[in-house]
Amino acid sequence: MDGAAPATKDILLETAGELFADAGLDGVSIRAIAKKAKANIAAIHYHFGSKDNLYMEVVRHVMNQIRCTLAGELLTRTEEWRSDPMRCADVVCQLIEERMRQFFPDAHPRWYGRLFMRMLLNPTPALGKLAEEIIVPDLDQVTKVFRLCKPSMTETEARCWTDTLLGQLGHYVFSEQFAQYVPKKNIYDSEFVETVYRHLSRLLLKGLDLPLPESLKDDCFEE
Amino acid sequence: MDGAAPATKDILLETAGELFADAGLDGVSIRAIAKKAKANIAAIHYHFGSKDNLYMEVVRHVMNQIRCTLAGELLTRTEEWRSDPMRCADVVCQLIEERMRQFFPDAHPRWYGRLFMRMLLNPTPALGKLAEEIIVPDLDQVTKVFRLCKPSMTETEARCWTDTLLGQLGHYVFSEQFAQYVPKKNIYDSEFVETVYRHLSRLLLKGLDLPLPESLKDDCFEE
DNA sequence: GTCTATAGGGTGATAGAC
DNA sequence: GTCTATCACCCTATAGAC
Repeated sequence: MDGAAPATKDILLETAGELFADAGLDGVSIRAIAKKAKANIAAIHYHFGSKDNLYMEVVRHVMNQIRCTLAGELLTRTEEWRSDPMRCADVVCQLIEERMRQFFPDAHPRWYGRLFMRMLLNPTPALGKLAEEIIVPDLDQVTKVFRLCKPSMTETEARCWTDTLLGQLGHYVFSEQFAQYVPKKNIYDSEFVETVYRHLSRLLLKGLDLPLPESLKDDCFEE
Repeated sequence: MDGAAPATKDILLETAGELFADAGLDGVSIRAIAKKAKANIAAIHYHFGSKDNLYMEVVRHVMNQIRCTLAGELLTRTEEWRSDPMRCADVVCQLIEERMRQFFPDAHPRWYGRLFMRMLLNPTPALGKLAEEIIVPDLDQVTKVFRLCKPSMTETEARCWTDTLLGQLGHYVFSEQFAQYVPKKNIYDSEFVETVYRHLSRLLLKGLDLPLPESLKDDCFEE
């Protein structure tokens, strides 16, 4: 609203986000948020009006930050790739890479993905509307790209591949939260992320009958 | 504890479970549980001691109900299938079917899966220990079966396939909760469940280099 | 914009009658 | 085993001084 807003509001937004991501809307009090942000409880109401509004703003902020827009962009220039299987394969790999950045980020905090998953599990009408504007179109566009890569698929079949991609990545967001209590679980280091990328790429390229790029063939020995 | 316990305790368990599955531990008050179960607030403390204990008992109950034990059983008689690709394919399909019953159940209430996912997102040391005893071994055994089906895989690669299976099914548990606020989302009817089963079967069989059974080939036209 | 003080309501838990 | 009454606590939100 105001042009030169001080940092307090942003600090509150980030702090609240991290806490919400870990414990959910009901699991965090505005007292805890204010304490961690070294701000005052009343400041939250001053800047956001209410706890619910703060949560909504946090979710909106995170949704916009982790948004995946590549599919939409690719659909504006389909003639560049749709008829060439090698380019289709490259397009699919790019989509996987973008989606992985959403959940295994370098650029933004790790808890963004957790908050996103939590938002899915605790929907409200307002959140649903927000998601309908931001997430649903993005996913529909990914599904459309997949269908262009393999036109023989039905809409539902293509959707299954989108769900496979999203499901596996979402699964790791969960597991990471849970892993702290299960000692032997592996850590999500860069090596693991690379393994997941290769797994998803092979899986989708095979499923969409696209050729595997050389870089994915290395350790792909048939039995 | 007592031999001929009346129904009240069980009613409380089921009622609390459904409410916890929808709103989480923090999202439900014991007053709401008592009201819906037509029981008294004090009865909850009498039977379970505390709200946290009630939650633990609910989770333990659900975990035992939706437990997947087929992989463990298959591992006791590997010589019957491991050397025959067709039988390996059958084994994999059986594992998918069992796992789908866990999330798209006919036998038990739909909210079991939701509670399970919520438990993963809100871990506590006690829940972690419980999961370590029940879930982790089951999943390890599934991974072991996959490795026997395709011995050239590393442990981590095999784990990725387990995660693919679990992730996709978990993803639908989420989406179902969220779908009520996103009008155009499809309903999870039996036709959809069948589509998902075929999708996962093809995906895993292809990935594990196993033959596709006739029943999965019908609409599998190559482009 | 920031802070203190406080209102007003919901929470989990318990004591004690039946 | 079940119920009522009640306690002590924590919560969100707001009023008003600075």
